[in-house]
Amino acid sequence: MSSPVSSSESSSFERLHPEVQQWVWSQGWTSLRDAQEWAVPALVGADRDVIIAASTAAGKTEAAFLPILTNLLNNSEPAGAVLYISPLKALINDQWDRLSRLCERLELPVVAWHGDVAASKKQRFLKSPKGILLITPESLEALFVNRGSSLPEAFQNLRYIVVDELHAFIGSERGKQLQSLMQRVESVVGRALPRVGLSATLGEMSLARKFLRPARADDITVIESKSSGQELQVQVRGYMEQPMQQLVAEYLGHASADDGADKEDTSGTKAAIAGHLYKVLRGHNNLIFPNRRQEVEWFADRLRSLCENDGVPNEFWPHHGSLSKELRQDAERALKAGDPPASAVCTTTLELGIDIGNIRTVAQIGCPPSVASLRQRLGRSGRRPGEPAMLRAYCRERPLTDQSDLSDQLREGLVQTIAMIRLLTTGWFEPPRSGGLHASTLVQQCLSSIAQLGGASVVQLWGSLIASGSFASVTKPDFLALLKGMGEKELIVQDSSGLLLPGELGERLINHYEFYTAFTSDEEFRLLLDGKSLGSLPVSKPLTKGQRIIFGGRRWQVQDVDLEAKVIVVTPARGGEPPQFDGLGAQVDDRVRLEMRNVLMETTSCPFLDKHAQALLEEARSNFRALGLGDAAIIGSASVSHVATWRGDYTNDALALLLMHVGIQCENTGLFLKVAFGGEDTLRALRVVGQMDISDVEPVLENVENMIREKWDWALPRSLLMKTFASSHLDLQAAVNTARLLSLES
DNA sequence: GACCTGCTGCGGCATG
Repeated sequence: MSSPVSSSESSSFERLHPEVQQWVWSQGWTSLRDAQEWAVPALVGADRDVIIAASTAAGKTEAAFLPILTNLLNNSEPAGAVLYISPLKALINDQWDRLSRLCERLELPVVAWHGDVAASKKQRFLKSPKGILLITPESLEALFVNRGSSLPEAFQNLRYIVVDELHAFIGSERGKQLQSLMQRVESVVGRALPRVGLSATLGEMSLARKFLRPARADDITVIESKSSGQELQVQVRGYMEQPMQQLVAEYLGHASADDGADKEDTSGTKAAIAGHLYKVLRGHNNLIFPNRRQEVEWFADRLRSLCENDGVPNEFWPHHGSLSKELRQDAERALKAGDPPASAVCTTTLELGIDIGNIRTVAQIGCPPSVASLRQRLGRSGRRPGEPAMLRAYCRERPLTDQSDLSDQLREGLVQTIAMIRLLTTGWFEPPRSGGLHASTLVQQCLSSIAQLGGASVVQLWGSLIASGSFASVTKPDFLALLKGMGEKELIVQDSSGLLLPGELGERLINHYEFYTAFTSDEEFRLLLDGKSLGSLPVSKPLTKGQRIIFGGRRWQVQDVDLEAKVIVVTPARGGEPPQFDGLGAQVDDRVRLEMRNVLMETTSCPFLDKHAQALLEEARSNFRALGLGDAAIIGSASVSHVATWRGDYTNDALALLLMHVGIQCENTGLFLKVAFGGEDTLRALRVVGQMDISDVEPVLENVENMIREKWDWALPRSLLMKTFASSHLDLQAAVNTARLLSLES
């Protein structure tokens, strides 16, 4: 038999099990891809941890599973099993299809296990725990809680743990949960299991290593596929909103903030953008990202009616997290089929790995949330060889008045978009914030471990959760304070022998299915003005009394924060017009802000802008010079100053807190710190902050009212809450360094 | 005023 893949060319192919080789032949593959080639020697012996980083089209799944299945077939007594963990149910369903076809002839079962899978199918794996188990972190958590005593049997023949879309876990409380679960699986089987991470988007490999195996990150074998060097075509288009007076008039017409965003104020510009999308996108498969669900709905509706008006079949489908599964699947099916042409108007739901076919253009309306996200979105486009990835970005700006905010004067949205695209083309994207403590998830893991084992001692919990490396930065006093706090809140009780058991509240929470997720939806605060509700607001910035916030297109001052009732009492604040650009609520990285300064300082034109965008950029640059921002970091009057740090939000948020700590009223508005003092006082305060010792976060965070972010934060002792908050949301050291630099330069 | 992800066990009833 002559084979398309010959053993003389590939020693890796030769090492695959004959049945696996048969499958490769049956696919008609002429060779193994580079990642697949390298993965065989790394994985076939099941003796080390491996990260496979390769673009979506490079066959990562096969790279991992061809050698893994070879190992299972070569050593079939006792029959081995693989634990595959995925962040998405949809991805599990996709992979189940692929792996089932691969495993058909190998007589290895492939079992999908997530919330939509029937209990009877799950039983199949428990009765005969072999083959591949595809599972979510939450379902794995549920196994620990509900079947703790049967896990040693179910897991005893595990040979590998595979984590798909590794990047999606790094830096979040869900990622912490996953790390802890992997550790607990190994603890159940009594030995380390090879961990295999798969991803397309891993920037700094050291972070991915540290995530996959915190205690032995340096021993991990990394397989990085050569990038395709794909061509990128970009156009940024600028659009001008209607004059400001109309907005003000309309605002006064209806003061309630939560009914407003889609009135006539911006729809003229939006209609122009929709018209352009319709013209250039129809006839192909595309993805359109307007950043917000509400906007997704608006554009999907507008594009559909444009089709109807022209008497042509609709090609535009909405897709976001609030839509039913059925509606989302309609959009996914239309994209996958690709004929007739179909485009999705979507949120981040279509960023991750599920297979949606070949995409021609990615349209970004408004600023992308991050370079990493933009990169992920573009990874969906131009995936056929020789086809470029195409990005069309649409930026809206407002006419300037003498009341305009600095953000508008500097065309923040446009400039940030340009900066992000430039960084993207250099290959840079934001590293995940992997240093978060996520003490919230430690509370969950304590309760889960207690449920799994039917009670656990303090020493046991310390060993399996903290000494094991999952929550390595938690100190002994912190851990004891955490357990004490959990006792006070009736989450746990201690019996006479010292064993920790679920308390009354703990029992109730553990036995509800909500327990299995480590994350929760954003806490929303209601804004009250004179006892009347202005609407509700998910609060992502640290909040102190007296601080100013923007809501519903107006400025407010915080008078009181009630954490229990989730209410913020406000009064109107004076000041100019609030800016157009709201930064999406995403945290901007230091590097992006520095690049924004570069964009503003340069004088050469930018090749990928249309003429309107180019004119807006020229305007921003001339305002930048007129404001003196080329030379000075602090501008303003005797009573108000603006500090341009050109740093990201983790740094700026921290610097704002430090300035307030030394008595300077201050807020982080994104591009600037707005300070309620003149330049001289501000400079003096920066000098003080530049000399601060921030090794103890407690004094600095003393007055922050809203540090509760993650699911179990409410159960933490205040000192640990401060540490966990600072670790995930602030860059205090960078703030001190920035203050020192600014005070030296000025 | 970003966005997204995920979820058990068991009783009761109908059906083959």
